[in-house]
Amino acid sequence: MTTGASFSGSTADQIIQAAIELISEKGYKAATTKAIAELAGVNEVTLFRQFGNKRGIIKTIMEQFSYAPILKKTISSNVVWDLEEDLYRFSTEYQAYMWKIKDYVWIGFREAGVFPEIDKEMANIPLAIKQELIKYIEEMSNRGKIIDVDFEALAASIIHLNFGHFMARARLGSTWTDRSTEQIMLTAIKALCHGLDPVK
Amino acid sequence: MTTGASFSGSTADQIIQAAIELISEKGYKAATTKAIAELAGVNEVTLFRQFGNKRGIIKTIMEQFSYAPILKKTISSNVVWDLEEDLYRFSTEYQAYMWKIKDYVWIGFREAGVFPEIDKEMANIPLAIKQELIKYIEEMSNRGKIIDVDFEALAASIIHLNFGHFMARARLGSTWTDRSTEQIMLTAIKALCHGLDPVK
DNA sequence: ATATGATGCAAGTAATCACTTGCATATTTT
DNA sequence: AAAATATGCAAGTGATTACTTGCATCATAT
Repeated sequence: MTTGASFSGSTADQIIQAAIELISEKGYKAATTKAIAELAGVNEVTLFRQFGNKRGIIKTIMEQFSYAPILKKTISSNVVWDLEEDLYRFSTEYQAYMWKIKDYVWIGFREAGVFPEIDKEMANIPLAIKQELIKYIEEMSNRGKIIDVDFEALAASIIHLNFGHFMARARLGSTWTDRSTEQIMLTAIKALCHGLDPVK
Repeated sequence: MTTGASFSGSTADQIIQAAIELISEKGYKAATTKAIAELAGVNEVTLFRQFGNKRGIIKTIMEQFSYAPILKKTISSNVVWDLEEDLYRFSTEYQAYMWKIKDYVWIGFREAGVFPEIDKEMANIPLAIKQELIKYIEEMSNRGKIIDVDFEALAASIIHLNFGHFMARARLGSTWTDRSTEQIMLTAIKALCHGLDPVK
C-alpha cells in the first residue's frame, strides 16, 4: 500500500526489529519464531523463507552489529591533547553510541556463550578500543601531559568505568542514580585526570 | 554407597549445582530438566520431587544468593579513614566476593528480565552498596580528607569501575588484559584518590 | 523386624517448538 | 499482458519439553 515501504528488505527489517526486541527481552531460546512473526506482523513462514532458519535471524542481527570502527575513529580523531577534555568526549560518545545500540550489545553479551561466532566478535571490540586508548595515553605521555602509570591498566579502567555505567543504566534504569550520565562521567574523569596531571 | 553422602540435602545440592552450571552457561530456558538431571547424576523425576517444578530450582538458586549484607559489612568495618587504602580494600573484597559467586551474579543479571522477583532483589544490592559508599565518603568529607565533589556520582563511579572490571573478567577472561585485578584496581584508585586529595 | 521416605526406572502425556508443504493471492518486473 | 517474486493461510511433521504416574528398590529410622 504505502509505496514508501515497498523497497526490498522492508519485511525482513520488520522481522529483525521484532526479533531484536524479543531476544533482548527474553533471550534467544525463549523468543519463539511464532512470537517474532506476530510482533513483526508477518506470517511465521515468511520468517523462514527470508532467513532459512531461526539461527539465520540472530546471525543477521549480529552482522549489523559492529560498532568498533566508529568508536575507534572517535578516539583518534577530534583529539585536542587535553586529558580531561579528550576522555570526557570519548566517554560521552561511548555512552551515546552504546545506548543507541544497547539491544545489540545486550544480545551479544547474553548469547555469546551460546553462539561461538558472536563470542569471538564481541571480545574483539573492547580490545580494539582499549588499544586505541593505550595509543592515545602513550602519546600523552610523550607530550609530558600525564604522569607515569600503567597505561594498560589505566586504559582498561577507563573502559570499565564506561562499561560499568552503561550496564548499570541499561539494566537498572533510572532507579540506579538520579545523576545524569554526563555528571557521573565528568565527576570520575575530573578526579582521575586531576590525579594523573604531572603539574598538579 | 558412600555413607558420607548420606546426609539430607545432598541430592538437592547436586541438582542445584548442576542447574547453576547449565543455567549460567546456556540460560534458564535452554537448560533442560533432562540435562540438569544428567549432569547432577540423578533421575529426572527426582528433580521434580525435590523442587516441584523447574521454576522451583531457579527460585532456590536465587534464595541462596544474597551477597549484599556481606559487602555492606565490608565497607563499614575495617575502615582506616585513608581514601586510597579503604577504597582499595573495598575493591579487592568486592572483586573476590563477586568472583566467588559469579555464576549467581550472571544468572541473576541474565534472567532478571524474565523473573520479576529476581529483578527486584538484583536491583537492591548495588543500591545498598552505593549508599554505604556515600556514607563513607561523606564521613571522609567531614574529616576534611576529600575535596568537594558530587558524592553520589563518585560512589556510583567506584561501583562502575568495579562492576565493569568484574564483567569484563567474567565474560572475556584472560584475553581482556594480562594485568591482575589488583594492579588494575590499584592504578585506577591511586589516580582517582590522588585527584580527590585536598592537600594534593 | 518393620515401616517410612527417598530414589530409580519405564512409560506416558499434553503442549510447544522449529520448520515444511501446497496452494491462493497480491505485487513487482519484464 | 505475462512471468517472476513475495507473502498469506491452513495444515501438518517429528522432536523436544516440562511434568506425571505406578511400581520396584534400598537405606534409614523406629
